[in-house]
Amino acid sequence: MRQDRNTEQAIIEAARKIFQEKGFKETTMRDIAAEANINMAMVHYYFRSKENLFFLVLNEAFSLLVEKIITILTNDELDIFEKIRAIVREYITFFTEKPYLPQFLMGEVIRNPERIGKQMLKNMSFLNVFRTFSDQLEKEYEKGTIQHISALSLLLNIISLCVFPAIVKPMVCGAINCDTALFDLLIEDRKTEVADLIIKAIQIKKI
Amino acid sequence: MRQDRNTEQAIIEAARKIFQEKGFKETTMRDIAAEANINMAMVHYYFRSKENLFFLVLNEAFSLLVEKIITILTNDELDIFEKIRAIVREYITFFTEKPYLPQFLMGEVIRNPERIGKQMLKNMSFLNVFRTFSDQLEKEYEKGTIQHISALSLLLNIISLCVFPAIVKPMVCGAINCDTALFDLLIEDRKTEVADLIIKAIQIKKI
DNA sequence: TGTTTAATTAATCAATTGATTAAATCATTC
DNA sequence: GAATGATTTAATCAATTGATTAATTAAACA
Repeated sequence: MRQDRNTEQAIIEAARKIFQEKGFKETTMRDIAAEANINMAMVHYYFRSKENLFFLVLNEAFSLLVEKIITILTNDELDIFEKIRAIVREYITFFTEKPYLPQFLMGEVIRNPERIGKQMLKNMSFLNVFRTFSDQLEKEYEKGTIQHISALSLLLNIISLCVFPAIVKPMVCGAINCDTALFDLLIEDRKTEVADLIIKAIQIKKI
Repeated sequence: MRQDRNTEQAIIEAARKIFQEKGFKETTMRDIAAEANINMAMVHYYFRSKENLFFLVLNEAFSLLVEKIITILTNDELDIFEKIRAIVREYITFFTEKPYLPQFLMGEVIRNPERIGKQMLKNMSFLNVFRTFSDQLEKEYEKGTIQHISALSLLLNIISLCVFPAIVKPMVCGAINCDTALFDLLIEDRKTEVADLIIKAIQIKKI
C-alpha cells in the first residue's frame, strides 16, 4: 500500500472533494483522511493545519475562475461584445460542468470576504486587467458604439447573471417543484440570452 | 435583573444578531447567551435546541424577503414594467439597509438548499404567485408589448442583479481597493439601472 | 404565610475535533 | 546489512460545544 501513489496528492484530491462539498467548518480532518484512505496524522504531516490545506484548495479553485476572465479580457482580438459573449459562455459552461464550485467559492466569499479580496489585490494582475478593460469601454463610448457604463458595473452584471443562478439552482428546483434537468435546459439557453441581454442594454445601434 | 424584560425576546434578538453575523456553524450557544446577558441553559430552556433557534431566525429573515416580492407580484394595479421597477427598488434598498441579510440567507441557501426550497414549496403561496406572474407575462407577450420570456428566467435575472452585488460587496471593495462608500454609490445608481437593463431587454417599443 | 410552579444558575457530561507525540515501519545509502 | 532519515500508525491531549441536571431563587396562588 505504502507509496503506491503519491500520498500528498491523494490528500489534496480528498481535501478538494470534501471541502468543496461541505465547506471549511463542516469538514473535519478525519473526513479528509478517510476519503484519502490514510491516517489522519498524515494530513498534518504534509500540510501543517486544516487552514493551510483549505486555502490550497480554495486558491486553486479561485485561480481557475480569475484566470478565465483575465484571459478573455486581455485578448486584444476581441471587441467588447465578443468579450461579453465569451465570458458568459465560459462561465456558465464551467459552472455546469463543476456544479459544486459556485457554492464552494461563494461560501468562502461569505465567510471571509476580505481575505479573498486582499489576495486578488496583490497576487493577481487583476487590477491592471480591470483598468485596461475600463479604457476599452471608454474608447467604445467615445466611438459611439456603447452607452456609458463603468467597468465595475458591467462586470458585476455579467458575473451576477452567470453565478447567482448556479448558486440557487438546488433551492429553486425545490421551491417551484422543477426537475433539475429542466433547470439545466434553462441554464443552457442563458449562455446566449444573458449576453444578449447585457449587450442590448449597452449597445448603440448605428442608423 | 430578573424578568425586567422578556428573556425569550432577549434570546431571539441575540440569536438574530449572532447568527446573522456568523452563520449557523460558527455561532455557539455560549455566544448567544453572552450577547443576551443570560445563562446558557436559558437558551435551551426556551428553545429546545440550537437548530430550533436558528430556523426561527432564518425563517423570519426569509419570510421578509418572500413577502416583499409576493406583495409586488400580486398587486393588480402594476403592469409588468412597474413590477420590475418595484422589485428592484425594494430589494436593493432593503439590502442596503440590512447589509448582513444577503450573506446570512445565501449562507444557508448554500449550506442546505433543499430545506429552504421545500419550505417555500409548502408554507408559502409562492407557487400560485409564480403562476399568476407567468400568465401576466404571457398576456403581455400576446399583446406584443414584450418579448417572450419565462417567469423563472426573468425573476432569476432580477434577483441575481439585486442580490449578488450585495453579497460580493466586501470582497470587491478589497479586490479593487475601492471604498465601501463608493461602492454604495454604485449600488444606489443600480436601483434604476438594473430595472432599465431588464426592461430594455424585454420591452418591444411601438412604432 | 406557606406551597406550588416557573425561571435561573452553576456545574458537568459526552461527543467532536484539530493537533501532537512516540513508537513502528519502510526506503535509501554507505 | 546496518544505519540513517523519511513515512506511517495508533494513541492521546486539550479545547470546544450542544445539551442536561440538580440545586437555587423568584413569582403566583391558596
